[in-house]
Amino acid sequence: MDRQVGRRVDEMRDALSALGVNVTRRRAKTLEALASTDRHPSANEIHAEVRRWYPSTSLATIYNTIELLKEAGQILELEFSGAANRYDGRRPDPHPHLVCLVCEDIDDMDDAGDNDGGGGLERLSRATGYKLVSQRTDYYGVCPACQDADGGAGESESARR
Amino acid sequence: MDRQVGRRVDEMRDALSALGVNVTRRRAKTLEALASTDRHPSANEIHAEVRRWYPSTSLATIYNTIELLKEAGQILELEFSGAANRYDGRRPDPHPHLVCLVCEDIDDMDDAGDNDGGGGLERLSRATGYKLVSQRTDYYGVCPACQDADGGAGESESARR
DNA sequence: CGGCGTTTTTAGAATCGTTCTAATTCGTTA
DNA sequence: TAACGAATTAGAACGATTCTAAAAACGCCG
Repeated sequence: MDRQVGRRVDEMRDALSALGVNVTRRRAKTLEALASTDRHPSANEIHAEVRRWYPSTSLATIYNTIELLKEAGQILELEFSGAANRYDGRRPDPHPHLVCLVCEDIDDMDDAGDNDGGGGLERLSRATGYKLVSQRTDYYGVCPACQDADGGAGESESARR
Repeated sequence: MDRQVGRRVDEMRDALSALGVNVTRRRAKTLEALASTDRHPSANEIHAEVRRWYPSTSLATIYNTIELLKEAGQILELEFSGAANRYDGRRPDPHPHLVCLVCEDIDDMDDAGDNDGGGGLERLSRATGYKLVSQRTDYYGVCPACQDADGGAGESESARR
């Protein structure tokens, strides 16, 4: 577990402790699974990872931990209706994503500055009358890898939406 | 059915015809239900509306029509995982929305210019390597009405997310 | 009008991600 | 070790959406 990941896990751990819940071994592994990838895993994928260490872990425990992380503001949930939700445990603040419609990979989009992170919501709250607390921006398309695979023999399966 | 609505229904109707499908009476009512509100109805709500005229209409027919409209590029689908998807039949091009976390109302956000409508996707495609085709921007918060109701006796039910 | 192939519609089953429930296990503290 | 609260489990329940097979409606041609 590299330095970056360790630091992020500690942040999450502290935030959970502040909530008054125990950071059990399963929960710690869940944090680690979240902090150590930029693939924006689904609950199932996190489950699979945690199971490698604690095989009896139930999916409900993963959802439970995700819920706690949401309460602690330590995870970003990307909702989809036709497919599983995806999670970003590295950058819990709203930021734009690139979603591949073919392979369903999700990339963070490097945004110049923080795409509305702070001041924007305040300003828009005044402008709209809403009391805004969060934001979501996604871009949908075909990722470079799937563009390359395209037309070739070995097209990938998966994906609709 | 006022002028605006009629025109929009005709657009949708033409787009469906161009697809080679018949615009049956149920489908026409579905178009009308979509064109005549800015409330971003769910499939269920559209169903309820169409049923007022054709009581035997099944929910599957609504989804079927929505699917055709998607193929025709004539409807904007807002996906949610913990709640029903919502539809915008008035402005099928991507544009930002304001989502109330309390009452689940959705408002169009008037954006100065078209929030990335055309050139933006092209530019971002070049910048990211993705072949981008669509985009989504939502803002989450509490709408003015729910702010007013807040603290008073008559708080509304509903809503999580 | 009558028949015929195609399209649309229907009711209900199936699917799948997520949430709930009740029972069990775990960890601590006494 | 006993007892308590927190965490976890397996499986049921839920809800939105999709699928399926059968029935109905439609369009067209004679």
